[in-house]
Amino acid sequence: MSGFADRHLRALEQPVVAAAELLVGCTITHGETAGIIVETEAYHESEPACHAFAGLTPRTWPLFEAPQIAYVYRSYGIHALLNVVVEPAGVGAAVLIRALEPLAGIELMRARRGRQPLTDLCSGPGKLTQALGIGLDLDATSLLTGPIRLGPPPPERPPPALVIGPRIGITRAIELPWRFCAVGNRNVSRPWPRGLLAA
DNA sequence: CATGGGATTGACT
DNA sequence: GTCAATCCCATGC
Repeated sequence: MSGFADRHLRALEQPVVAAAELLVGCTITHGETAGIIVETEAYHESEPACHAFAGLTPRTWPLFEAPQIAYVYRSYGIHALLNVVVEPAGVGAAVLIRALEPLAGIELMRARRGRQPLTDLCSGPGKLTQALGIGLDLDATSLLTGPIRLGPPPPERPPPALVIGPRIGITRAIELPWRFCAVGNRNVSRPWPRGLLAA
């Protein structure tokens, strides 16, 4: 075993911030549809932006399970957001999957999204769950043996360089640089202005 | 039991 | 740039 073949498995064993970094480049598959993860964010029970900050509740209990399961919750009453639960059982932590590069089942994604442009199919946490057909019914299901599969990066697509920055759309703990994006990928939810990518 | 606030998106000015 | 849609649930009375 060499290279990044087991990158997705290693990610599940890491502290949440390292896991968020390692998951960029890995694949998510649901039915006929699949994509490469191009944007993630880390959430940990120790900081108030994380749902687990409130403790063990009927909504947050999957966050405290052992790694390798999904945490799917409803956002703004409308969208389903997909997270990868990590860290040992008893610790509430997860990686939010914020954007994918479409890889398979693109016509089905277009039908589900009601939009044609490739970069409008999975370029946001609510968009990608709609494109892949992931709903709240898949909350707490295994990402290794369940309907949603987390896989390694495709051999022809090694993991990309990352841009690191603050998380999006939150009001607390906004200072933490826990967002990881594939450099230059046009499927990220909020691209940077050109020039901000220097270095 | 009532209230309020989102880890968002799409439409519109 | 602004704003409504829409629902789960944490919080507080």
